[in-house]
Amino acid sequence: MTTTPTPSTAASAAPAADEYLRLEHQICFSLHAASRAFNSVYRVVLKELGLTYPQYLVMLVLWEQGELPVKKLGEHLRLDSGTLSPLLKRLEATGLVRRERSARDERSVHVHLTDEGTALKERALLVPRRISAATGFDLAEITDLRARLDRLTRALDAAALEETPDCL
Amino acid sequence: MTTTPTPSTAASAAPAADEYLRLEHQICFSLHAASRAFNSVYRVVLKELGLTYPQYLVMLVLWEQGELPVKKLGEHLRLDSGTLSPLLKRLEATGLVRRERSARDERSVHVHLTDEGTALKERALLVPRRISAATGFDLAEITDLRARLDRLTRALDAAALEETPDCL
DNA sequence: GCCCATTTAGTTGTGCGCAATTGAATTGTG
DNA sequence: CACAATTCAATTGCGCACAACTAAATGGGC
Repeated sequence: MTTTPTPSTAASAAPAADEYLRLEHQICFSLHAASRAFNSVYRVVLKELGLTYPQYLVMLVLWEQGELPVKKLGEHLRLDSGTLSPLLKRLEATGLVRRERSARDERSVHVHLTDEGTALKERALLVPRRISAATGFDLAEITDLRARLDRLTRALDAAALEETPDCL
Repeated sequence: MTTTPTPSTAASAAPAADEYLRLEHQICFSLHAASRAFNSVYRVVLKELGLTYPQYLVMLVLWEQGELPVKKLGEHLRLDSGTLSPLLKRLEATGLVRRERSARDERSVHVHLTDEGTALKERALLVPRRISAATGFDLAEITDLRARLDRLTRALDAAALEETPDCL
């Protein structure tokens, strides 16, 4: 499979290539679909909290870590300021967080929870079981799936760094 | 679980709940991150073809199925006209597809490949191995992961239908 | 034949996600 | 101290995802 040099040439008799495209469709699409399905369930559940899914992720980090600068927040979530700035502005508008320029380093903006944001955690504590129930997966399956996805993410990230040059 | 009426009260001694929130963070975030990492690699690879990732998915369906109406396309990809209409308009602008109102039923619009769109398949045949290589997963692992994700998607879809009412 | 519910695309508005750019603050170096 | 490189947040622009809505065409019941 990895050693076949020229599967090209014959456009009339190359079922293997089409098969790859089909398989390809399956894997990339499966992940894409699962992500959106997850998102969809979260949307319903989080609506009661007045949060979108990415906003919920930000709140999770803040509940766990307390106050922290936008930069650190972005590292936790793998998001840049282009995504976080408007998102945080919306969270601030709803009164859940406050942003303040650091006095020590005026480049950085520290994000911290308001009383209202802290209080929201109590209601959020019920979210995990509802999501967990919706998946129909038990703890072991979730843990296993998570490990695979994390490994996949690491591999893809590593590949992305070397992918840019030539090939194809 | 469903019968515990008041888990509230003690905010001082509830480590289990925080643990759930932490676990929660892990699973939802893992999927989210994996999806974006995948997307990121596809973006690099597909750039040479002049396609975005969702546009690539549309082309995959067209290469496999041939001409079909927007509605059917949406069923294959689980996308609605709100997403597909502008996307198809862009694909048409780049000359890869053409949209034509059906004569039989003027409500529906049939999407079919141009010669250029058909020709692009040849170049796309190399995409799967590059992606596959980037994952570092072998065929068995990918197949297994895909099966789990599909099962997860089905469960989440089913849950979404019954989720709306009360709970919490 | 006529009305009404349904089907089908398209449009609008909101919110990510990310590349590219801007601008201010800081740090390092001479 | 001065100047260049770096860091950090914000902004702009584009495309996707989805809810809500509009508008046109179809088909069934009467």
